[in-house]
Amino acid sequence: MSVLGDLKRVAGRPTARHRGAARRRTYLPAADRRAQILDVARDVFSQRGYHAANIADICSAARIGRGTLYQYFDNKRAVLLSLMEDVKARMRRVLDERPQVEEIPGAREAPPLLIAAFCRARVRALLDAVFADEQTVRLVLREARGLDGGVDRVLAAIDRMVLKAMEADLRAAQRMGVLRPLDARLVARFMLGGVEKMVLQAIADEEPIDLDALARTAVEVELFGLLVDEVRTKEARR
Amino acid sequence: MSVLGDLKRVAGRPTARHRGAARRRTYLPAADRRAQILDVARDVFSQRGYHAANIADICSAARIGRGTLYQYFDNKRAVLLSLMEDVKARMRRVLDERPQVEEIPGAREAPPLLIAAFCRARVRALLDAVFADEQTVRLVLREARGLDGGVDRVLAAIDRMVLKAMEADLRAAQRMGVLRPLDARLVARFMLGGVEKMVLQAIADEEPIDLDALARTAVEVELFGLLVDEVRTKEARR
DNA sequence: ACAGGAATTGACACTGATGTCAGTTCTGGC
DNA sequence: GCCAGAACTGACATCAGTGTCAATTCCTGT
Repeated sequence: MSVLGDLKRVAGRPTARHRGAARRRTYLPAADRRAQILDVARDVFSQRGYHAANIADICSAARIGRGTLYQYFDNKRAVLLSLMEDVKARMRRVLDERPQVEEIPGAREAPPLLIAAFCRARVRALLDAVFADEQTVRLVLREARGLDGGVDRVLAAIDRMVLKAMEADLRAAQRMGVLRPLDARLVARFMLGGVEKMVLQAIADEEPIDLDALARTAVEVELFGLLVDEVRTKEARR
Repeated sequence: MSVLGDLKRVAGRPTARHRGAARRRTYLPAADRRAQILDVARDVFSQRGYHAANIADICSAARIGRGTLYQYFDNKRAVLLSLMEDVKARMRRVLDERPQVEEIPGAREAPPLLIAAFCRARVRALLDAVFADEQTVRLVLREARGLDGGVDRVLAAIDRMVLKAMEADLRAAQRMGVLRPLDARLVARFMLGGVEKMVLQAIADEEPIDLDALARTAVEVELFGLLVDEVRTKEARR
């Protein structure tokens, strides 16, 4: 059996030397090929979904043999992981570059509308960073949960990173007496989850995504709440 | 080949008639067996995760042969689907039984604190319904996204069901002049996503879940916003 | 006690995807 | 023009999980 197998193997390998009309090979420097594969994989994943897509899909879309992909990535997970690391890096950059809460122009004398504008801008910055690569976002938000190995962990790391930043901002604003002293950790989660769901549901319902309306509504609720002013002041609060 | 296969098949089937110490069969009426399988599957899924768990895992945990499971379910997806349909039914019941917004005692003369209490109760009711079967919740929230076939659709259906109810409530309250006329659809998504994330992150970080604190914080933000009152009234809004 | 039906089983065949690798083709430097 | 090595390839072996089914065991009614 093994002998037979070996014989067939040695004999039969590259028989199809001069096949008619087979695709011609193309050669790329390693770095370029790697980048190309990532590009294509992004498309394939976001179209068919990570689970449904397999290595062969990516390779045929990239017009390369399956063996080629394995030269650059260990397996499908590694490809996804690489995509997600990019997202993470982009998020980190946005978070690192964000203006500190303490530097808000009028500090604690600022009128509410100015504060709202500041918050809107911040939410927009994050959303823009995320949507710079919309396909990966869809992927990440929709189905990259509950996967084996590192994928889950990178996802969780991104979440924690963003939450930590939001929490810090909230606490800073609380110290400045601008925001009420609610549990910053819970509130951060609430806010992030809210925005996430707005995006997600729009994607699910295949609506166009109006990032502006989204940021506006979120900030409006977060800062001012839903109650109309008359009802709100009907009786002393706190 | 096929002849040989058939021979081996006929000859070799139930050879191990009297094996030593093999597990004894147990017999159950169909309905009971089905229920038992669902019970066990719930555990297995929520422990190993849906992706990682396979049919064999469920069967060995249920102490039945793999063939048995196939008498009751077509495949792994069908098992999960059945679990999720249960969740959906439970959610529907809670939503259908919820008191209408119009019936809130003092109607639009109610003071804000009463309204807040009403909202908290509503959020708690939903959360309680969900957490009546915590294991499935974890499963659903964590990784049942982006699966093939009907799973995705049931998930989406649950989401849409809850969102629709929340949206209706919001609009009713807006008509009564209690809540500000923000985009009800967006706000509903924001609120649901916020609560979802609070739960999810707590699960991810393996914190104990304080449903009360969670509902309280969420409602506080939703209704009254984060701004402290002095800042809020610093300059006329709208 | 026996027949017939219900419940259970695990060996088998199958499938689809995976990762490997010997061999082929190109490219760039000399 | 030629060589070294980089890039590419697809046939192969393998594997894990799936679904099937003939055979077995139990249960129930007569």
